[in-house]
Amino acid sequence: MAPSEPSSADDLVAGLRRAGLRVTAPRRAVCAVLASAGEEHLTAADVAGRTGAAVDLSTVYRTLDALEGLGMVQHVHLGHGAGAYHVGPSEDHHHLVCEECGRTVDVALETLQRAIEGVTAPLGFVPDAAHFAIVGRCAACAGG
Amino acid sequence: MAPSEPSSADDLVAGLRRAGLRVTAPRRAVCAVLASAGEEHLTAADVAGRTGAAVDLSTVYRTLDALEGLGMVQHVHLGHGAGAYHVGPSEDHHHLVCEECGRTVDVALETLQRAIEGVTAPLGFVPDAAHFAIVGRCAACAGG
DNA sequence: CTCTCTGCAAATGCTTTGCAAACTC
DNA sequence: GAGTTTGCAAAGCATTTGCAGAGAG
Repeated sequence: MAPSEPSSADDLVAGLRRAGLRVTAPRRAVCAVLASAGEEHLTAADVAGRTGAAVDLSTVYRTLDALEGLGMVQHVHLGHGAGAYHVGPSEDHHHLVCEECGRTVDVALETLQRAIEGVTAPLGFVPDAAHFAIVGRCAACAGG
Repeated sequence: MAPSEPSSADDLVAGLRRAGLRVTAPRRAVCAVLASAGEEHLTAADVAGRTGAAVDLSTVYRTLDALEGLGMVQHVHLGHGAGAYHVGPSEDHHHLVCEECGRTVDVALETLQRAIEGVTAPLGFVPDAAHFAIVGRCAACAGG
């Protein structure tokens, strides 16, 4: 399946507008940064930085929060550092986070999803795929 | 299935001693709390609280860190809140953490393990089972 | 007695919040 | 013009660290 294209800046902006939220310069900037980052994981500070420091960090958090509420952005907490945000609808892809280099790889996978549900369903547990990360060591750090 | 018994307070203390670390009253207290919590996930503050506030938070962190270094305690970061610590060696069981009530259920599962490896192996990624948690909503919170 | 550990307090890093001014619709 | 947003600054958590005194071996 062709993974649905990550939302473009315009899509994000349109989403804000559709939700009745106002489209302001700072929000446009944040949307542009997110869209250009693709699937890359950015911290709030990264986003703020890429807007050319034109947007206050608190505003970035508020905007990210709004977008997340619309389901157009996801955020995860990996290890100790700051939370990571990235565009994308609630797709079925999971994050593999390297404990050593901190790099993140994501995999779109049904098998895993099905296996997880096979475990959680009997327990009545509803897994949140978006918030799901597998920690370990990536090829580079593990292999040597 | 009888999951291998979590370490007892004595085991933890013995571990410290074996590592050449000193066995002090605060450390004993932390070990006792961890042992009595079983597989429950505790934040550093929880641990401090259960010692009867007899142990300073910074000391709790230092002790937890020491025990983690010995591989007798694991810690994970779930969602936004504080990190969660719990006793236990690197077993092959995973944690289902409820975002709403914070309760944790653990499942010892091969299917899941195999599915995960099926995904990560091709990428050369080495998953760390102990650090692995599935976030979602438990039956009580999801079902209503 | 020597060296580690503890408690206190201050510092740090990430995120949130109060509020008046700026801006969107 | 009405009501949402912004930026600034300060507050709020979780966690770490410096240091002198207390305690373990």
